[in-house]
Amino acid sequence: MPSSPPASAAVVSRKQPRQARSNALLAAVLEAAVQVLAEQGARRFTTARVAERAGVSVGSLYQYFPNKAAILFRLQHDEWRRTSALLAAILDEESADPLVRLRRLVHAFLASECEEAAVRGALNDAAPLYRDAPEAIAARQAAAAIFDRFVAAAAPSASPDRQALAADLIRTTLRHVGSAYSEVPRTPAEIAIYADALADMLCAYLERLMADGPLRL
Amino acid sequence: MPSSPPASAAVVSRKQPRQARSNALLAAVLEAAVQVLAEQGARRFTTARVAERAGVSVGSLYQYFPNKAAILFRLQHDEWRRTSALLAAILDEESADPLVRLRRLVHAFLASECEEAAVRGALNDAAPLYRDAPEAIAARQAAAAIFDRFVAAAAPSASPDRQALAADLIRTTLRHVGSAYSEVPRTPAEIAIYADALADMLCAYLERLMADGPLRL
Amino acid sequence: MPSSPPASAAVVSRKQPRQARSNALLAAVLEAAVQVLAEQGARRFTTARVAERAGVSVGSLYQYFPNKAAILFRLQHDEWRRTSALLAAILDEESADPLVRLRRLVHAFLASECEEAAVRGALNDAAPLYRDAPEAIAARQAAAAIFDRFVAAAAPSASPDRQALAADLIRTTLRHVGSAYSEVPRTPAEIAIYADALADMLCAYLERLMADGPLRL
Amino acid sequence: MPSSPPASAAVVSRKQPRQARSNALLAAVLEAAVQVLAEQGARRFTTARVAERAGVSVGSLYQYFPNKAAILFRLQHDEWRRTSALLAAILDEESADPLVRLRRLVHAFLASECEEAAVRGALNDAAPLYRDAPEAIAARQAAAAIFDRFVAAAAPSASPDRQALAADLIRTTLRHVGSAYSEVPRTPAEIAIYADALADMLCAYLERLMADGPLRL
DNA sequence: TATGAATGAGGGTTCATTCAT
DNA sequence: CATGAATGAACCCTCATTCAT
Repeated sequence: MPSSPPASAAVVSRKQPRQARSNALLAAVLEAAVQVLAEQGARRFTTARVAERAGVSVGSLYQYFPNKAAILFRLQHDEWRRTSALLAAILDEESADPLVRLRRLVHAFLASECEEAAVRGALNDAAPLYRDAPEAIAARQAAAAIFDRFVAAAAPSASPDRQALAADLIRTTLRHVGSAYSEVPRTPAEIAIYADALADMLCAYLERLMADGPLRL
Repeated sequence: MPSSPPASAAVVSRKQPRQARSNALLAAVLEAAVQVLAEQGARRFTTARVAERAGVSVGSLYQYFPNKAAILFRLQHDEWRRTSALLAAILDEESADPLVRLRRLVHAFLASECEEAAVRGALNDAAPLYRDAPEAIAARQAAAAIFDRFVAAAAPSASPDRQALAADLIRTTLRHVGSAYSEVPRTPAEIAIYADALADMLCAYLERLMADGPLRL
Repeated sequence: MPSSPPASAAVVSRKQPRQARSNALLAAVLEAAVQVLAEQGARRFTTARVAERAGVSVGSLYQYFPNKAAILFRLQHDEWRRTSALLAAILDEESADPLVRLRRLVHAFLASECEEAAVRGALNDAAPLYRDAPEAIAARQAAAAIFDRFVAAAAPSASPDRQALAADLIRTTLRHVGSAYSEVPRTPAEIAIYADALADMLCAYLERLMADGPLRL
Repeated sequence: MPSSPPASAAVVSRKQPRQARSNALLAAVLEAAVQVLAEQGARRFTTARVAERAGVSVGSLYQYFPNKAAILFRLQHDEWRRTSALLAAILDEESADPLVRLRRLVHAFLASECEEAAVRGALNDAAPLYRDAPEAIAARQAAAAIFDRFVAAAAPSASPDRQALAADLIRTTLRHVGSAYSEVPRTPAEIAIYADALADMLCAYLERLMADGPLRL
């Protein structure tokens, strides 16, 4: 019998479909979910609508996702995977100057945030549904590790505590300022200007950390 | 959340109660709303629940608020008023050094965000319901003006464009990083440490703006 | 009647059920709707009551009808279909004298109106809910066409304008006088007497139209 | 305690206000009721809205009308009084030929129906609320008497039964065809044409009654 | 006498989820 | 495996009427 989820229901996929058909179905559902989210918003994101758009029955949908939140989480998760790859690719490129890498990162990240802003916005609105799932927390920690590495390497003289704090702050700022910025449609030129300002801020902070490293705290 | 409001419904209060009784009722409703939000979260925030908690009938509730979103907006608005007062009090105090003022602000703001974090979080989750109301937009613009003034005074040599950009960035960062930070309960000591780091970042940025003002861009 | 529909909502069925079970459900809903309407009147005709009487959940009801008005419209529409068939069968029978046909029609129509008078009355009361739906308008036009044909054939010498006007008037009179007459229970004998009087009136009018056709207007 | 009326509640005014103030209030309420009905329709006709529009409290409104239906009934009643006066003035004018009087009546009646069509339509929609009140029935009987007199005088040779039947039919036709016709806005020219057709029909019927009077039935 | 705040049952509609087919 | 009809609790909101002030 129906009604809302018990708030802490599992949010992971029910199975790893090994067959081609299943994969196609899963892809169709995710694709449909993105479309529904982008076109109708979080409030009109319903399992029935997703299933219909995917050309699939609700029943099938529930074979691959234990509940509605799981679909949203999966979307977010894929999104995070792509973003993590982006972050790692730029921040781990040890041949370039850390400040240059950070600036590059900001530009790339902001541009990426502003693509598909509609879906991201709707995902944010739906965040309460999946935010506290253990998988979501794990995903955030993985992203955090990349920043930890980067800051530790860029400002080796700072204490580990300060490094961690700075990494957290930079990551948090990037994530939330980026998300807020992409709520409104932006042109590439606008994005570049804003990214430069944001990079200015983060670089100024990182430079200071590199400079006075061992002295303070 | 079924049965959505017509999306663009008014969100302002229905009447200005002139009688003591009415004021009491209104206060009871707002108080109840805060409690329901904090204890049950945005998804379980229903007009019926608020009315019951307030010891009032739904009908009465609807005499003071045209719809559910209006209650949330009112909560958020009161919140913004308090925060704006805080911002203005600190940033406009011209006798102190801008960097000192900014650092103070960060500390005060973060502390304030972490109080009643539960309500704030739930309000954020409910934001889609009131976010686009004209009153909400106006409130945000008022807050923006305070930062504009501060940055313009602190870095007068920067071009107006850069001033505006920096003000926006500082405000956005404060708001969203603060909001994200307060999602989890924090001790005053933790808050102070985080606030110092955030202030370091914002101050480093402001210093740079003060320094290279007229040259760049 | 609180919580009105958005005034221009669709009023057609949601799906054409292809399965036996679905047909049974739909029939049960319509049957229940008739009973609720007849026994409780238009004001107490609620989706919940219909669903309960049909032994079905409200949700199921809403799978077949997009809103309450659609149920009423469907009832009315079925009714119109039956009536149109009746009209066409009698009026199009070209072997009989037009005046005879018209008199027969009046008798048949009045008798039919007086059956299930309770439902018809309630449907009339509920008319504001579906009256302006495009489907309702189309149905009325279809009925109008039958009268147009009949009058044109019976009084070919009258100008097309007069023919159309007379057809409209005859149809309108039949419809509304019949509807008013059936508001109160009547015996077959009473009906026959009233039908004769009404037929006298309509026939007198039609005869005059046949007689002075091309001369006037 | 609230909720709908017990369906058979009294529908007459609570008192005959003898003071000027009361009369003014009553007039204001009725005037407001007309406006609300015309502007917002039957479904949005609420006591609160009427009171507000009248610049009066709901409480006061309920001092003069026992319930909502009573307001509507009063409106309808006033309407009927005006219409009855019109009918009597025309039909009782014994110097003119009955057929001429009847034709005049149709024109006058249709024109009057088409004025304030909005209010009349809304009143019709609201008819279930007051239709069965004893006062409403009495009012209809008074109107009926006028037609009875007219037909009896015009076709004295017809049997009393036929006279009564014809009077009823003419009155019913006039009333319901007129009401249906006025549902849509019409120009004076259109009204005149339709009135002529309707008068043709009624006169043809009356002439026949006058002619074959004593013979039939 | 006038007021209008308060009531709360009732209304229409949605949607996550299940399970017989 | 897939389907999609069925469920029904829950939601937001309205409004006729009362009664303390």
